Amino acid sequence: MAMDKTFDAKEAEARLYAAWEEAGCFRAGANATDGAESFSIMIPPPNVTGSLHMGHAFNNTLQDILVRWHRMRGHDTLWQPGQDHAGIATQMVVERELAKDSANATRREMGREAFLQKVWEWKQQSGGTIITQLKRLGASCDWDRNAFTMSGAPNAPEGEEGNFHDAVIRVFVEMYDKGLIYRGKRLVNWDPHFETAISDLEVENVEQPGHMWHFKYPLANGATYTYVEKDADGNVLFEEERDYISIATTRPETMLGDGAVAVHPSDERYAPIVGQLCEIPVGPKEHRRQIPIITDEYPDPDFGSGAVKITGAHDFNDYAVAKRGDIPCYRLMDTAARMRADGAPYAEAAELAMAVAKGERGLSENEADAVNLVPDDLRGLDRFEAREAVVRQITDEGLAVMVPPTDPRLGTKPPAAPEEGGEPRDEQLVPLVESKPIMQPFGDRSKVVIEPMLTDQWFVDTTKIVGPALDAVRDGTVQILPERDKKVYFHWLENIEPWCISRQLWWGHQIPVWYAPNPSGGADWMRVCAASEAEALEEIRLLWGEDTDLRLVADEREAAELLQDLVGNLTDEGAIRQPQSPSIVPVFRDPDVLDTWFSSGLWPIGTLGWPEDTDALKRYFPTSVLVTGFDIIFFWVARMMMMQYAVVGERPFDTVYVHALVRDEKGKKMSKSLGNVLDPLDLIDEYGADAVRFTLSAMAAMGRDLKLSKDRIAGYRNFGTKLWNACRFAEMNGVFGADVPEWVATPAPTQTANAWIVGETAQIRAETDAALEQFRFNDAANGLYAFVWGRVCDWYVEFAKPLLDSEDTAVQSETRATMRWVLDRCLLMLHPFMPFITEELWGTLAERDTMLVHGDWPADDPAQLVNEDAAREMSWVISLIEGVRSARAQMRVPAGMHVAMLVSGLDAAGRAAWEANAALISRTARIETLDEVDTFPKGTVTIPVGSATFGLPLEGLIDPAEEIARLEKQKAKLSKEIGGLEGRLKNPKFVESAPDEVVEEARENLAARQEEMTAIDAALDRLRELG
RNA sequence: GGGUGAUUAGCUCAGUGGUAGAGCGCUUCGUUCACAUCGAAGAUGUCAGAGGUUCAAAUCCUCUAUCACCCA
Repeated sequence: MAMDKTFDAKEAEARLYAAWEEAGCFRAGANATDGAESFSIMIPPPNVTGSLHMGHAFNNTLQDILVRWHRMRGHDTLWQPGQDHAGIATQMVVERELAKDSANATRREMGREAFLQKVWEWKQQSGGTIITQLKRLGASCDWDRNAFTMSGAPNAPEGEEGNFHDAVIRVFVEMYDKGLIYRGKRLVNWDPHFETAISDLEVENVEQPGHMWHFKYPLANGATYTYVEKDADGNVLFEEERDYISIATTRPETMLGDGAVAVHPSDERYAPIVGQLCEIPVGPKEHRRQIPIITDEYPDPDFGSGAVKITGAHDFNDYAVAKRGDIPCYRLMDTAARMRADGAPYAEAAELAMAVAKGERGLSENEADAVNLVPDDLRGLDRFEAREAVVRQITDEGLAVMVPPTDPRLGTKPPAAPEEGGEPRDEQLVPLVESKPIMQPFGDRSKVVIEPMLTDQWFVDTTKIVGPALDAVRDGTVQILPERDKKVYFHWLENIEPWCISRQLWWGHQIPVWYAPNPSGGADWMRVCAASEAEALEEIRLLWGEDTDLRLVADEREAAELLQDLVGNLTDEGAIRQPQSPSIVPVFRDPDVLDTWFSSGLWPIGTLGWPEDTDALKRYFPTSVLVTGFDIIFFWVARMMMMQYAVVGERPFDTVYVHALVRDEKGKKMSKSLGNVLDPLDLIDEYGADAVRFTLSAMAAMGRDLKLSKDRIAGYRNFGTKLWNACRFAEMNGVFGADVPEWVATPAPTQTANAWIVGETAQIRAETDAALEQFRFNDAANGLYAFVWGRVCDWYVEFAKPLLDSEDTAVQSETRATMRWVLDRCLLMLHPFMPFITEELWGTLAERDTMLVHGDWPADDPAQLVNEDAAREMSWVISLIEGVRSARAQMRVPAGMHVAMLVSGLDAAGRAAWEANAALISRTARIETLDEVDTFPKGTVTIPVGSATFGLPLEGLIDPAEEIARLEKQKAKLSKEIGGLEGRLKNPKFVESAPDEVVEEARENLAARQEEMTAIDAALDRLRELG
């Protein structure tokens, strides 16, 4: 049965993948030899909502190469797949689905339990998309072990068993008990659309056109000072009596929550007024709030006016200043980022804040949070409406900083001055509003502006667990590649912030903390952290007494109401109760869920069945390699390090291989909004998975972004076709016939070409392994490409043709066996990169004991198999053929014409080489005859090869002038080389200092070049005589 | 503003001190029975610039320029 001319990827890929899966080829430990070392990789879990993008394709191709390589080497291999539950993204997707049909209840209408039901339904229907897609890429994960961060959750349906949920909860409880987790009020990134805290990772900072307003904060009680600006030499540039301090802000609405104005301690301009009070220039006049002018290192004296307003509850930098200076943080917005409408009227709140500013009283965090400093007329407004209102009010009152319309900071083109011919203009001043680009944080899912918000959240006290994570990388226990990414890792961990792990969502691991009234009285709810509701209730019962009626209620509000009914002495809603002796004790669970990263932080142990001491855990943990993108070094890699050490006291992996980004061919980041996204599935449809994979690996130079173009992929698809046809040729020539012995022992062919290619193959095997050991995927891929195409297809197949046609059956069968050995090795070594086409060839060409996926990775030793004599001889043959072809092409000898050839100066080695290879040289270079001569007839084109000179007598066919030009060109090139070599060798310091082998190489090289030069000169002389 | 990296053929990029490379593209020729998703031949470089170290620098050091990314 004749093979097709090309590989039909479309038809074969699904069939081959199904065959692998059916045979269980990817199962943990498949193809492992007895007592083999283990090799394990945890997939970076894609979102359960995710679909395959180029980044996934890249990331998983690299993992698959490593996994297939190790599996073929007989290692006990596991590639653990799975998905994370992607709290916010999944919740959003499901809500959006629900919204498609107006008959559906909304999330809030249906309530938590029912909504989670919907999420699970969605997950079961659509959550497997990415798995199917990874299979199309050829990913050889052990799908039977597919993990999910929410598996085993209390409400999980059938088919979602597993214990990941329990593991996460257990870790929370353990860390809580060890004091590594606490609840506190801190500034977090708040998404006003989803009304939850989000992580830094989920915030995209985007530069947007914005405005910077300049306002006057009048000094209290009409105080004044002399404002002086000096240059670097102390000369006075500007001096003015002022009764205000000038403040610039991009977010005027936050002025309402200012707690202070800060200036740099070294700033002499404001030194006279530090310690005084100034007035926030907005809000009802009769209750204008005053705030202190303080010093702090944060303000940059050279930026704006040098003075900064401090709004601790709505800005991260300000928050730090506020903490340092004990400045109250006043929250201005509600969870949807509308201006607060709760609490006491403004007059009352302002009065309280004034007392604090004057130092007459202090405020606890919670007390400060209860104060609503939004003026009554702005309450309930959207934050952007409030901004407009604030600007308008201040400007109307004349408290905006005014400048002439010519001020360059306005960014508008000023009208021409009168002296330049413009209209005379009155000196009407305008408010200083700079138009400038500002960085704004956006929620990556919601696309709304993120609001720094002071809220109660759960935190991991990262400073307590960061130590081992740092040490492990410092002392090399864990290796990060490329090296430079260590710096990113260190930088982040050395400046680690508390990690906010609570999210105000429903989909996720609900925090295992229950609240009940405190039996010994006291202000706050009593907190009980336990692995289950039953345990929590039991603990509470112990404290309240055996016969207490614990009543589980939905939330804090319900608990408070119940208590109020029972005890009736509650004052503040949401605050504190001190029940005398309730007969029923309400208990409610913390409504928040954990950050998805908290659960993915446990990925290495959680997927292996921890906390049970499973066999998988023993075999595969710590894992071998983590392959991941540089963008999640902090968010995931660092957290896995911290958490694995905190929980099991062990490194999660030996090596982290950090890869770069896949960009479009212009180097732009692929993004939906730019429309430059290449969909890997489209590419697989068009070129086949192998071509896509090979392209990605060939371009995976460590630490460099790769720019992907379709041309490149097409090129590697062609490579597959080339391989296919080399095999097709072999098949047609009986190379894979049943009578051809498969070499098992060390091959030692007699024919030079065979001996040569065997050595070359062993060489590339060693190089491929070395490259893969070092994660140099591009070197491995490019090396194989050059070998298969450039050595095997371009030369060896040609050399083999006359041998296969040989009358001598021993030569013929040796060549068949050699070619089979070589091609099988090509298939084996290419398999991790191009699994489909190689598997198909493997199966098509011969009867095999196993599929290629479980083929034995070669271990040929170049030291044994490289035959130096054969290598030298073949290199002589190749340069002769190339020389002849080049001369023919340039002299325009018709390609098909067989010509006579002459030679002079042929030494013994050359003669032997010719005799051994005459057939193949004649065939590839189209030579009819070879005769030895002392001198060439005129009109001979000469080709120096080693010490011999070959000649093509082409009198009449060639133009002597053209041949002279050709030789002159070669001569010029040679002269340059000879010049360089001579220069070095004449330099005594070179001979003294350079290593011997370098000097020796240069000498040999020079001699060879000089020989060639002599031949060319002789040829030129002859031609000139002729001319 | 801080950090990291990049600058090599028309394009995309390899190249950790010893004769400047690959793929794609381009030009010319070629369908001889593995392959036109092919073959043969060919052209193309101040290795960003300026200094320095070295017998020797694309490679190491310093500075400059430009670009990119990350963090503020």
